Amino acid sequence: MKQQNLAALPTLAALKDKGFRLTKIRRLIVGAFFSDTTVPVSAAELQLQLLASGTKANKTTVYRELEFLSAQGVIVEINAGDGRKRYELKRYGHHHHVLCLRCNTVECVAVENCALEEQLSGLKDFKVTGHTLNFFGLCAECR
Amino acid sequence: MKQQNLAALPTLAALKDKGFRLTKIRRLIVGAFFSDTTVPVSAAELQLQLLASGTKANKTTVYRELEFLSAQGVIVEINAGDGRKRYELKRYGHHHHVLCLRCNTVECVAVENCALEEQLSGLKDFKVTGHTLNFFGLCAECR
DNA sequence: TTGACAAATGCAACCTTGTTGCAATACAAT
DNA sequence: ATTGTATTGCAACAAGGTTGCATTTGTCAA
Repeated sequence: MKQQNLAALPTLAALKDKGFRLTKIRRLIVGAFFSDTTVPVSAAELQLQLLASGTKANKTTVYRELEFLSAQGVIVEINAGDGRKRYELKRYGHHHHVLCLRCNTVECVAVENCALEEQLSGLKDFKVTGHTLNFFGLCAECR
Repeated sequence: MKQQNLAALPTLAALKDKGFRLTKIRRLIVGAFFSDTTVPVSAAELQLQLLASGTKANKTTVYRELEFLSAQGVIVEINAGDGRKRYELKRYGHHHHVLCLRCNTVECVAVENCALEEQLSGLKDFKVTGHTLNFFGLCAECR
């Protein structure tokens, strides 16, 4: 999150075209998601990243900005199974997550031939619209 | 949770053998898990069930009992993706869960040929020890 | 039966994650 | 530079869960 990542600019321009403002915090947050696209981040972590880069942001603002960017389809909310929401840049490839039980970091993983919703059985009249698949274990540092 | 379910007795006897006490609340909670083995239950729901059957239990007690029964391997904690923990009787068949996005009820489902952990890719040095797979959508009443 | 010890309980206070109302601030179009 | 409104900060709140500590209650042994 050092400097403005160029890849974030089209996204920012699109937001501006829709009539939203490009505030310092919004630029930094969008930039953060673009500069590290591989690790889902929580609200608290994001707030700390902002602070580390010299910008103080109220937690309410961070929560609202994450909600806003989700609503705009820039990021998506994921739930890794510990009790806190995380967000990552929205992208097209279907993937899942691994949570380290010791340090609580989250990584993205792919599952070959993932066609889970077609393989359900025992469901009476439940209309399934999506799924989350979380693996857990120990990361390289913690194992 | 009407009356003491006989199927719960071996479990209770085993706990007693290990030196734990068979208190009223413990009997009722174990009995509740045995009398409805199909729906994962949250701490608050369990507390309400106890109240409905005439026993007031402090929420701390309920939380501690759930923790205790988990540690003893009687029940397992599941995380259906809404922000609250649920518990169900530990059993051997591998299965997963479906969460209704409107009423937040949870059901159990089976997935045919579930061999997810063998199909992971993109993981560098992560030791995977388990997974949770949650489907979400709308239940029969809410759809 | 009765003591006595430790397990279990209740209470109040606290923690974390996240949300809401409202007044103050700051983009950006003019 | 002015102005309208999107955005922000603050304080207070809310749900789910945890902790310390004093009290109660199973259980076992005398």
